[in-house]
Amino acid sequence: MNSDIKELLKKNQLSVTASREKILQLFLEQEGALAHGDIEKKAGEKFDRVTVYRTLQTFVEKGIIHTIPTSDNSIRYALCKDDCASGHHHDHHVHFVCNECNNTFCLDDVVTPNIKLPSGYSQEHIEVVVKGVCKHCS
Amino acid sequence: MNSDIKELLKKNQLSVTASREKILQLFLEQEGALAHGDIEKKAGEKFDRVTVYRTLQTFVEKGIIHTIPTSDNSIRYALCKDDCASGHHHDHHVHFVCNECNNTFCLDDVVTPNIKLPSGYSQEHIEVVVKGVCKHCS
DNA sequence: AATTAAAAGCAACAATGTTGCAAAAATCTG
DNA sequence: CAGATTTTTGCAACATTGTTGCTTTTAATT
Repeated sequence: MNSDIKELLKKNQLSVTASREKILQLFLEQEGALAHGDIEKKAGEKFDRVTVYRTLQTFVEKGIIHTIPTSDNSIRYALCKDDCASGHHHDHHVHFVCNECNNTFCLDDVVTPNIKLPSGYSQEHIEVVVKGVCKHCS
Repeated sequence: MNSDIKELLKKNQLSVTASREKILQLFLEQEGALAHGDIEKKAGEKFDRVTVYRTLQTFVEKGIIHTIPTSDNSIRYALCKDDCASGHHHDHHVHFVCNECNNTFCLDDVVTPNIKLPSGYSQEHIEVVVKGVCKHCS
């Protein structure tokens, strides 16, 4: 499974480094999404803050992770499914934020609905975030 | 129209102060949504940063404005329609972010769709943010 | 106009995010 | 595998953003 991580990095033309392995591992062993702060904490004192910022940025660019918008100024990141090509991220699934445990989950099976926009507006991407109580907390 | 602003403040049991009037006015004369930074800039050097923070917080609590989630750590705020009671904000409309002018708009006529969640999940609130090109830029 | 209650401003601080550069590590090549 | 090259990391310094306590000022109340 450690080799899975290496493979994933190589597949994206990224050199295999300790910090990238560690951060990817955090995402893999975590069901929900992670904010930058979570990653710093979970990674312990091992990595510089700057490294975490740059690693997340790189992962987003490569389409390994994607961002989830929030209303509290703490962007969440979650693993992308394999069909995300470099630069061209397309997650058509709904995100769920639990008001109890405050975790964010990707509901991979729930597809974002079609929205009929007023004339003049063109749609390129759609984000749906549902808030409520998750299955673990209910 | 200046008295409209005063009325709105009084209706929400808020004392009428220069900063609240000014910030409310900014929202009224602006079609799109505003981030905290926008407000600081537009208000000039007139108000302390802390005052802006506290005013926005108060307005959200009173249901005068609502937040719009973003993926860039800069929450946007927009005026609520009159049916938002104190504490109980319910905007069932879709938000639109333009990739050209980078403005955020409330599409008041576009209602958020129903989402069928997996069993175990309960829905309390739903946010839909569409990205694309707005009518002014297309 | 005086009293009371609320808000603004200030200062100091904490947290978060950014940039340039030198050191270290990973990849490449013979 | 060892050396050259490229990439990434860590550090330092800084910029921006957000928070808290307290005093002064302003608005509402009587």
